Amino acid sequence: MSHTLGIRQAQKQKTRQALLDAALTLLEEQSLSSLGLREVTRAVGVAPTAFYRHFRSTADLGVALVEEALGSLHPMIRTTVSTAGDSGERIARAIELIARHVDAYPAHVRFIARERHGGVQPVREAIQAQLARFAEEVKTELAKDPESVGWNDDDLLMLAHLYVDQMLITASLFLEALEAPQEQRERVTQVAARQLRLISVGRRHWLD
Amino acid sequence: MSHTLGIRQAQKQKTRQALLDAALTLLEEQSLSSLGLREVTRAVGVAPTAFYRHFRSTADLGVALVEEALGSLHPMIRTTVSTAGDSGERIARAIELIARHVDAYPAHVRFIARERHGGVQPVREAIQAQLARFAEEVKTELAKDPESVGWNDDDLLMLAHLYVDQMLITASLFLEALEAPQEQRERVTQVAARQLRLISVGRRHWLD
DNA sequence: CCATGCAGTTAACAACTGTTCTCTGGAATT
DNA sequence: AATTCCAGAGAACAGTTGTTAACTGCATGG
Repeated sequence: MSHTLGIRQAQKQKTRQALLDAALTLLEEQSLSSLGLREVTRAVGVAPTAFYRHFRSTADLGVALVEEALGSLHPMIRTTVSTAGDSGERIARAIELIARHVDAYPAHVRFIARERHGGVQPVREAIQAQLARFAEEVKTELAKDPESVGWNDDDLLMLAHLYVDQMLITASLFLEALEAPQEQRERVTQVAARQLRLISVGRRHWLD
Repeated sequence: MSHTLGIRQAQKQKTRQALLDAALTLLEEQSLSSLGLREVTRAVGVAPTAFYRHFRSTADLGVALVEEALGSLHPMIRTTVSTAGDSGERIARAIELIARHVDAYPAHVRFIARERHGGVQPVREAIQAQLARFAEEVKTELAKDPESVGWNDDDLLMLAHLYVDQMLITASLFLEALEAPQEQRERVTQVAARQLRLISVGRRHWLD
């Protein structure tokens, strides 16, 4: 199925990925709107002008980073929401999954949290679009749940948004606790669990 | 009580405020980490070197902006949480208050949302500190509520954080809808109201 | 096998940055 | 009235930025 790329295109994608990786590293300590194209090419070890072969601007690169950071996350979210088990187990599993993801891709998570409200419009819009997709997907998974009988579409969507936002908040807290002692990480876990539990209690009694 | 400042100190504070105002305007379309000190002084019409008379760096100015944006907000929050009335009324009033605040100080709100996870550490820390204060204050107000009997401190604090985060999310949504048609603003209002309602339902049945 | 295409290079540009040092005019202090 | 103080100005610094143009070498398709 996958057509093997020629030597040429392979090299190109390799430098492109190197640019993305270098940018992501640089963005751990600054915002996209202050990221210079020369800074990125210097980190890769390539001429400044080579940048233009891959991206029109750093904003363009930012949009590509959004795709890289969130694009592959959709299946994971779907399965997380729709896993079976009682409420407590599901909450624990979801939080565990977020914690693992932050551990595995801290720079990606930081980038999304930072640029969601950041100074570069196209990137903001790309993130909003992906998060809206997440909310829609969570909503369709929630709809399948027996607890959702009697719920109208608007309420399901608002609950989905609540979950998505809560997910991001939790991820951001784990990020801050990345280099902190294990104790603080567990505090984050427990607070997040209780917040999700409160939301699920509200959900259970919504139709009273 | 208030000692009238000399001509000298008055002029100084005036330029200082002009710098803060100019910076806030410039920050509507970029992040703090890309804000140049020359950019700010140029906008005010003052020599670049004058900047150093007031701030050590743009990061320092950012911290001052956090104080300006959030420092005066504490009394407002306290009274909002502790106002009487049934749950529905209180929710409506809180959201109305957020909407008015975003209308009155959009640049401040944008700045906080943007720099909360932004690329400048001291500013991030200043914001986190203020938000932690908010959470503590909300917690003590919640504790006075008759609905909170039987709640332990940890649970009250996690609920307070939930409210504070929800407040920021709502403010950010109003911000995006600032120049949008009235219809979208009302959608934001309704979604926010339902989310707060779900949380308060969860709160009511928490001890089951 | 040869001509084309194109990723990456080199060099140069005007404009911009933060920071230093020196200076000045007028308010504040004595 | 004489002196000190200090917010802001001015000029200069080395270094940075994005963008342009013309180039080189090598993989590619005819």
